[in-house]
Amino acid sequence: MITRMSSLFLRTLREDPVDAEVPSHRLLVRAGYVRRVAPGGYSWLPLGLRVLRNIETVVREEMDAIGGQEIQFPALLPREPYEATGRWEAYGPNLFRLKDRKGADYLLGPTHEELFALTVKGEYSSYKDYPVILYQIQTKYRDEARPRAGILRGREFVMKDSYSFDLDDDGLARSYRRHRDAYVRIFDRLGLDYVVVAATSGAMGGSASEEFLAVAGTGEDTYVRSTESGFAANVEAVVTPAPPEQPIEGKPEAQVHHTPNTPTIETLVDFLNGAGLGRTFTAADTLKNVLVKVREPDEKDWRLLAVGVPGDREVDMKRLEAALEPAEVALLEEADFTANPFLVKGYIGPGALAANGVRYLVDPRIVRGTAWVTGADKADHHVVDLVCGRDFTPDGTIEAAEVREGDASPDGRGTLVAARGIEIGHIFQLGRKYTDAFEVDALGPDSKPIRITMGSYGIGVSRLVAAIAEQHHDELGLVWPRAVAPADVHLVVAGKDDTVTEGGERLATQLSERGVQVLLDDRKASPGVKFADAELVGVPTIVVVGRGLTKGVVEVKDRLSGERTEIAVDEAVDHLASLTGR
RNA sequence: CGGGGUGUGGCGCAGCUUGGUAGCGCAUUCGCUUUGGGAGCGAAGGGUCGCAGGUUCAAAUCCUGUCACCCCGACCA
Repeated sequence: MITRMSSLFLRTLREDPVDAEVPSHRLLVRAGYVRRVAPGGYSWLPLGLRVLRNIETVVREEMDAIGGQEIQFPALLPREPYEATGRWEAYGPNLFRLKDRKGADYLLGPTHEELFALTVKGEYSSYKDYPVILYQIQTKYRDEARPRAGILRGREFVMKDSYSFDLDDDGLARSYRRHRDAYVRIFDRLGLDYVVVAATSGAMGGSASEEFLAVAGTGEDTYVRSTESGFAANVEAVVTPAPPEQPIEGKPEAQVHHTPNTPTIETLVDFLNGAGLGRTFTAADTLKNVLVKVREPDEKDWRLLAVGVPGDREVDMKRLEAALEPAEVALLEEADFTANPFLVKGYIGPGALAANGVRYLVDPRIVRGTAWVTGADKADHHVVDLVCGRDFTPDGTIEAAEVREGDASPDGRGTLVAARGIEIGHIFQLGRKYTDAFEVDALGPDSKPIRITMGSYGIGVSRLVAAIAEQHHDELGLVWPRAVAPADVHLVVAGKDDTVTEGGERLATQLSERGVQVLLDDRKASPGVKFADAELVGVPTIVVVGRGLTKGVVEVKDRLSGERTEIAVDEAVDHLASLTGR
């Protein structure tokens, strides 16, 4: 196929769009792949749509290869199924809700677990029908609080979501494994540099879950990996290794000290070290108690929760929220302190919490037998040597403390380093949350019903266009991997005389006949403009037909390396066909 | 929702402090020249200055209100 730039619906921009920050956004707009039409909403112009379709093709091929069957649901969905699973409420303001003319509630699908579960229930009823994998490539809608970075995070996006239905946990594990393997093949074929990390399951519910993150400094997700082992996890999913418990016998008595003007950990540590207690304290010896309020999805009232972390660490709100999911979490306001006078700001200790029935969860490092400096529940007083298991007993542990580079890896091998990534895929072993809601059963060989277990697996297809662009570009423009490029070769006709234009046309035709997709720059523009556009557009192979033609050669330039080679015109077709794998 | 910023031809911006003819670059159209790195000369078209109200002889400019968008943080493919 030949695409002529003289008639292609494409306009490149010489300057960067002012509102684009990240490279993918800047270049996709500049190179004429996408245009913004609304906050978080982009139209796909011809070149962009080709890249999107190429990615879809890779995804389809690999999904079909694991036995997935493609179907498609509407994006416009009725309320009832989501009401049944509680997600009409649980999804919160991120759900696009609308009413039809009769006032009936609808939503624009953010993800389709309910519909898949209902559809399988409607069609299948015997154990002989299972397992089954269904998927769709569909436009999804989420009313993001703040769309950003172009198509990296929109309110409308294309997602591949697939769902596995199995009779038992082993089957689910197999389906999960097949998806995981398929995802590895997909992202490898797309030329991505990515990591697979342990993840939390978030709003979907369910247990085992891993995320695929494209490595990119502009990514929104922070993950850590071990310097020694293969361990990698989203910070939200890092499990803190607990130190061994210590004997309580022989620990000094807890003592309350008057500690004036010590509202912060830093001032407290300084004071203690100047108080002549015969030892030195660090922030890690203190126990910081942070108060938050928590509201369960189907409750109206907020409940207090105290979180205890070592004083040298901040509470990471993202980790805290992930740990309490699906409940909402908020910091206390002044009014909350007024309503609960036993909370002495800056001096909150386990004593008052226990006395007033406040749920108290602590970092896993706070184990039985460890001694802490913490608030004594009255202003300007702290207690030293408060021993866990003797002087206070938390209600449990929670992963809320920040994860830092240099922390020990949870698997005991090496320390953690942090990096950023773009979430491009997420796989879950959902279990029976949705099949329970809809009573999706198969009749077993003993005529008894078997509750089906589900897996859910997503790929951000449109986001992949941006993720690939983030990893494959340079200062001149985009540099697409061959599997997704909008054409196989970009043929620049550099010159206006008839031999050159005819030579370009002839080569384009011959290439096209060999199945090579050609983007032919047959415009009347000057060579400089054409070269610059070719580099911006990012087709991996650029062919220049120009002055060399009188010597019987054309120039073949590799977009990635910049390397140029002269090829005899007669051999150009064979050379390019093999180069592009056609 | 909190913080910061911007609304002026298709795109990028100046003009606003100190009210008085709406301007520049790119793009577009026509003519001539030019053709291996975003060409030159000449000519031309195109803007309710986000919206509403107010002040004034006169408002892009001053005042009030309002809307929208972008960027940074809290949410997620």
